[in-house]
Amino acid sequence: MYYSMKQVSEKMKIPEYTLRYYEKEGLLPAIRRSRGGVRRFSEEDLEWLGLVFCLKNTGMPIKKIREFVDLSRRGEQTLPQRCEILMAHKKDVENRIASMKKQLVKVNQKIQCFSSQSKAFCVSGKTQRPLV
Amino acid sequence: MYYSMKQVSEKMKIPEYTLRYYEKEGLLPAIRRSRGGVRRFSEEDLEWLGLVFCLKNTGMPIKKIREFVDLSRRGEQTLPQRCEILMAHKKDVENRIASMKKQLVKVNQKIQCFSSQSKAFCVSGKTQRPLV
DNA sequence: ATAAACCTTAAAGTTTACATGAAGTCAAGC
DNA sequence: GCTTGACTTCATGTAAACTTTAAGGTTTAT
Repeated sequence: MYYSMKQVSEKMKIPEYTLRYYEKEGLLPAIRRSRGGVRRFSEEDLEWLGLVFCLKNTGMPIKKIREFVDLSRRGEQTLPQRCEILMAHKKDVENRIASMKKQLVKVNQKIQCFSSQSKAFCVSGKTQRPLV
Repeated sequence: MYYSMKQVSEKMKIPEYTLRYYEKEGLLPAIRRSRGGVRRFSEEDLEWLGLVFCLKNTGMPIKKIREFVDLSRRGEQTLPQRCEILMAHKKDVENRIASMKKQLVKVNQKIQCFSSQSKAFCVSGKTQRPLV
């Protein structure tokens, strides 16, 4: 029924010390412990972890995630605020994706220019003053 | 014909100390100086800067950019390697974009679930053990 | 019951990418 | 010629997100 630290670490592909770090930083719910103080993760804990990693993987800083988690802890009356955070985050991610795509065009041009070897149109070969 | 530190900083929307930092880290070509040691950026320098920021904005670490710049400095015979770096980077960016998009779906679901207020299907309100 | 494997905390260390401050230099205007 | 303000270097500081280490306690398999 419960998962050990190691199991969670393997399942989530996250080092154990990172999980401990996240717990210490208040990103996780209260994880149950055995008599000896050993962590026992429940299914719900894993689900929560999933959301935390989702936010973290999309670039939300730890601080902001903690803010979100704190709101969750305070119950249903914070749903609107949580919703706002997620929507703002969504926009942020979308903006970053759009920006990335735009910049990728430039990278692609450079690749074209490099592989076609046509130095006449390829500026970067000329950019270093000492050469050319 | 030349741009001062301040002009470049404003044009590129990058703080001056960051430009100095980049130069110190070997990310920039050799910037000309006035007799007094004041930097004078040429058009070519700006073009180079554009590529560097493009790589940096798409998440290439400073170290890798320097590697790329060092290759550029060594002349045309490094074109294939540079091309490889750019192509690998391109793939990396594309992967990150794809991953982001995938995670966005989860965020969106959460937003839906929050705004519809239907606690019956909204897990996160139940995730905190102390509440519910 | 005892070794091996696994878990714990707390604190210090690492990495990346800047950011800031001190102290000095240089060119222009009065 | 003196001040003012922008520029310079160099050294040190900061912030985020881990990562490692030390020293020990717990579980489990034989």
